[in-house]
Amino acid sequence: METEPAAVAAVRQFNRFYTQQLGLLDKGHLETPFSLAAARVLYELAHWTESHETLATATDLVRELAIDAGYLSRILADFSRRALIKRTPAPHDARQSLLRLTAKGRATFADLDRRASREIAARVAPLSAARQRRLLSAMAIVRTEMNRPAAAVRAAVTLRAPTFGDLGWVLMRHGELYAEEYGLNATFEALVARIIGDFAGSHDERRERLWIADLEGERAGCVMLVVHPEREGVAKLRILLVEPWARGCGAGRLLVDACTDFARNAGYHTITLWTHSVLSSARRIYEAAGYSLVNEAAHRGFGRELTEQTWELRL
Amino acid sequence: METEPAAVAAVRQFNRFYTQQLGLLDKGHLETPFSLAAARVLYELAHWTESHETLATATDLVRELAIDAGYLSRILADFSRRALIKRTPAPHDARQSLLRLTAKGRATFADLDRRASREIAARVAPLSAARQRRLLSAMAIVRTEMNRPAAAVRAAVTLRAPTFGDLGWVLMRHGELYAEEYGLNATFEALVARIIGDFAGSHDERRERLWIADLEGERAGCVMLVVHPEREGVAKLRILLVEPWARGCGAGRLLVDACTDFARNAGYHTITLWTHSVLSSARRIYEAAGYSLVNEAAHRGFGRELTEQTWELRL
DNA sequence: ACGATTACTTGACATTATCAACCAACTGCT
DNA sequence: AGCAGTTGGTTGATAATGTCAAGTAATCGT
Repeated sequence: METEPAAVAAVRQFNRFYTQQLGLLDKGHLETPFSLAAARVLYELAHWTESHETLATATDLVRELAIDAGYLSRILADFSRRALIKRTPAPHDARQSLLRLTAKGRATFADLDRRASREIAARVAPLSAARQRRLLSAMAIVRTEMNRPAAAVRAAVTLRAPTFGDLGWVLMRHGELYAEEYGLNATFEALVARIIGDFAGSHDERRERLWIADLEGERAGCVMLVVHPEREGVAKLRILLVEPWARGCGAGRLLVDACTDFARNAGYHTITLWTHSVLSSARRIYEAAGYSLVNEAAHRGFGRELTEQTWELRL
Repeated sequence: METEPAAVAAVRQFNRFYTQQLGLLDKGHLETPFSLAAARVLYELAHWTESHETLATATDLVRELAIDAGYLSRILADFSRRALIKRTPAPHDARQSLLRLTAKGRATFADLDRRASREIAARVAPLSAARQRRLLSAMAIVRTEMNRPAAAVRAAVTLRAPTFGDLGWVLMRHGELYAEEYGLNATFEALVARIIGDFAGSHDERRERLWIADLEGERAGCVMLVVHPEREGVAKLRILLVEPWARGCGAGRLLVDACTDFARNAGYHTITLWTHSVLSSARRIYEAAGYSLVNEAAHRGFGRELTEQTWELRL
């Protein structure tokens, strides 16, 4: 994948910015007798059992915090001296000790935690609730994208019925994406707007549906199945879209299959769809789902020369 | 403003996450003879003239980087010894020196910079272009929201004509926002969908318009002005919306005024609008823009009991 | 049983950062 | 001009933080 130098610069700028933010916040640590490393160790100990069955050992912490073993040893010795932790010999390995916060340790952490929260709260409080939400969802995106691979995400796509805002989202992303990727003009967006408007106005839930693909709470794609206006027993698959960032997760396949299943149960004998040859990724999905190309022709519209295609699936 | 404890927790979690990210990246610094502080100083010196007319002084750097003056003094002495910077006495104040990178200093920084970029590039490269964009826009949001007050933003709202995706955005945000804030159901969204669909289908650009309010590149609100279907010379103001996070920036006022100006020039003699009493922030905008309430009645629709209102402005 | 590995500790040390004292230069005021 | 007070910068002393390598005891693998 090509990386924009501008993107790298922007990420670095963000890193500098956030370093500074964190630096300002860490002022808080200075009022406590804990170094940043010590505070992280304390945090880890306080939260260890939430995500692990066993108690933490020193090695666990070294691995988790990427901290020097010797340094950690001293930190733990200090904690021990101050009676914040208690070390009990590990049952199966006399070299290790299991680390457990004492009541005093928990209280100390709780205090530290409260200070940190107050600091953040003061920072976040001036923002309206809406801005807070905006901030949090942006942070969630940064985390998922910075967090190494997109591979683990693979299985997480689910389909759901549309809810508030989804109709608009479908229209928005069609408008943006087709302009950007294929250079289609506003007449395409207007077409989608009409489709959306018609669907919103009225549709028979037993015969017509819109699905939204959801990937970890974010809209990742959509498809609509509606009655063919002229052909009896035929359904039309329309406005299939998968977000570029969500491609390769099987969302397209899932959406098209949902249409097939639903159409079969609703008593249709055929699904037909109209598309353009430039949409090559969609083509692969249709082929994989068993559709066959029944017609192809030149089509002038949406601001450029296109080849329109009709695909059909017999159920 | 009420702060959600959950929001605080989420921000702190993000901070921990990003600390770790930055920690991993800073591994890069270990291969160079610069501490993080030294690297920041070097960066600041290399970029100083971009944003300032004069050369940097030590005090400037102390202020900018929130670093101890003594510590900085040593860092600069070290730089000087290694011939990375040259100090020239400040013309107007013999205590200060003006700091300037030497050619060697610039080369050293360029090398450091290249290393850092390579590191980030390696991190960002696995992401598709679309995911990179997603990441960058999320980072931009985090920055604007974390960056102290929203006050400086005040003047930055501008209006523009809709472009790709804007119609969908208008629909999406109406659907989401009115459900969330006022509990309106999907019939409201369907109404907006029809309005959008009609507008997209065809409209006379000389008499009908849609404006998008833009706040630093983000959609912050919208309004539409269309011909009244029954009353000659009357325009209808519709789907006025200001993002909650952008409220108080004058976007609403700007949008309504744009309608007034445009309507006047287009030869309308009256603007009318239909709204509901629950939308109290909109009410203030209409009042301020000179509209007067001409009719009020109970209205059953959108899934709850409402009081509908008609407002008019004579031009 | 025994060399290799692992878990942890310790000593020695380097680096990084902070604090306070200090000086020289400048500013504002009488 | 003279002086108090401030600013810009430096320096010494020292604390805090982090790193490296050697060392010990327990455990593992064969």
